[in-house]
Amino acid sequence: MKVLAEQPISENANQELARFAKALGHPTRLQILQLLDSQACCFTGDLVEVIPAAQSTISQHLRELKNAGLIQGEINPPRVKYCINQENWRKAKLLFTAFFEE
Amino acid sequence: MKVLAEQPISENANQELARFAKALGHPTRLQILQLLDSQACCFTGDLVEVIPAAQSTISQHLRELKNAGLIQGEINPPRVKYCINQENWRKAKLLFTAFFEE
DNA sequence: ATCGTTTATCGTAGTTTTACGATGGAATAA
DNA sequence: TTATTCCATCGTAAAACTACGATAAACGAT
Repeated sequence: MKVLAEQPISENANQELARFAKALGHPTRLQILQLLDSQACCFTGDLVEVIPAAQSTISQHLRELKNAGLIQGEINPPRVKYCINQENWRKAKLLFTAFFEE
Repeated sequence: MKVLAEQPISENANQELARFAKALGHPTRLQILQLLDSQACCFTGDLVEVIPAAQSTISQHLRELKNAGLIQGEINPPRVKYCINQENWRKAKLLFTAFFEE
């Protein structure tokens, strides 16, 4: 009898690490993460004031970071507050650390 | 009198980190780096045997890793031996570590 | 000089990324 | 209701990425 879950629950570690790395592969996204992590800015508008790019561009970068699982947003009308996704942040840190220490 | 090097010797840390991260942003390139770092493979041909992609594709990935400074190749006719660029590897590790610990 | 091996590069096609202005949607305030 | 604010998404254009087969370049061997 065949066992379920022939494809693992968590994707291949390399794929996951690549996904995180790709999300980190743009200076603006690094800056966003730094700002969020420092708690200096959490609302989109704050980021728009600090980062030299159009509001729509920053929103796009936020979406990519969200798709990669590195951040999460909570609605706080009429604003949206973004925060680091601590669980995945930790996971990314572990993956990068393991990668560089292998 | 103007001081030379108005643009810093080393580029902005975020730009450099983004460049490294972007290079790491593909599973095949991660695999190449792992293979090189484990010393299991050093010649392009060895990589081609292990990695499921065309020779030209792998060569392209090697070039990107080289452009990012993460690897270097030395000619060993008729082959080319690739190795981790230890200096930049260390630099990347430091940048990533600093990034995740800020 | 010719051949075979190894690897880089070219040419190409499809996909993805990046950036911007413009528009739309949600929620509060008036 | 209407206006305002905040943010996401749409539409679009340029650039970059990804992959492949085909070709070229470098070099040793014959």
